[in-house]
Amino acid sequence: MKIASWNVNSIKVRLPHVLEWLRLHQPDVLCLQELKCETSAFPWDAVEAAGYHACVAGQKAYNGVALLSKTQGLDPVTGMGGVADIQQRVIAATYGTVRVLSVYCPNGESLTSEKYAYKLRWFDALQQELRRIGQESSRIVVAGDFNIAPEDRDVHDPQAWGGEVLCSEPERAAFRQLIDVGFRDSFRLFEQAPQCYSWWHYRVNAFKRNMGLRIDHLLVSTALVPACRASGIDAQPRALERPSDHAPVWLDLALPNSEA
DNA sequence: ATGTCTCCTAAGAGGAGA
Repeated sequence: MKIASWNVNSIKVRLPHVLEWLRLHQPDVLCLQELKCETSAFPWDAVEAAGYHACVAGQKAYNGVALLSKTQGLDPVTGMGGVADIQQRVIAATYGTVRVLSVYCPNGESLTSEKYAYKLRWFDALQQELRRIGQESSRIVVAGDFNIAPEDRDVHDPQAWGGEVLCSEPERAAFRQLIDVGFRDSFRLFEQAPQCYSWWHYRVNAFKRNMGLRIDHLLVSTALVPACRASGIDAQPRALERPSDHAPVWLDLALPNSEA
């Protein structure tokens, strides 16, 4: 069972890239973030023609998350239980025995911004949500754009980024608190090449110079760790014309998608 | 290096967000 995650920065603009990536890699589940379109404007027909079902939580202009899948997701839920948020940042559904969440965590803007305080509060809410879901299921994948580089080795220039938003210690502590609920960063379960990143700024030729951060992650609950077979980042789509600023990240689980 | 991309409003560019 292959699960992937990709912040597409507008599904309307990136639809050709997404369809091509589905065709090439045939993931069982693809978690999308930053759709930047209303649910009604989601390209349902094109996704269906590609052989995929979709659970979508969109909104006008910003945010928006989705789950594309070969089999229909069960028990879809939007948002975090009980927490009102007009920003569409979370959608969950069940595939086989695995509960999958697609999350678009707040960016934070800068350490002095009100958006940074919102980001930290939002991660508290996510932690509570994962504890709650963990009581219902032991097999969970949380996939998405976390907007946090967990460690210095996830940053091309740790000195330049030291203490900056996406790398600050309070954000890293929030990430570790998610891990402490009972998850692992699936990327780090396996040997990885150095300087693997999932996001590169559009400016300053950042991708060509590999000036990136690893801020997109697939967290797996501890019960799923033995099933993890491989993980990685596919930087190829970042080299296309009109790319998203993020690359897809993926995880291969030794589970048939049909397993009940 | 206030650089790049995508959205919005609103009828032009400029602001928000990343």
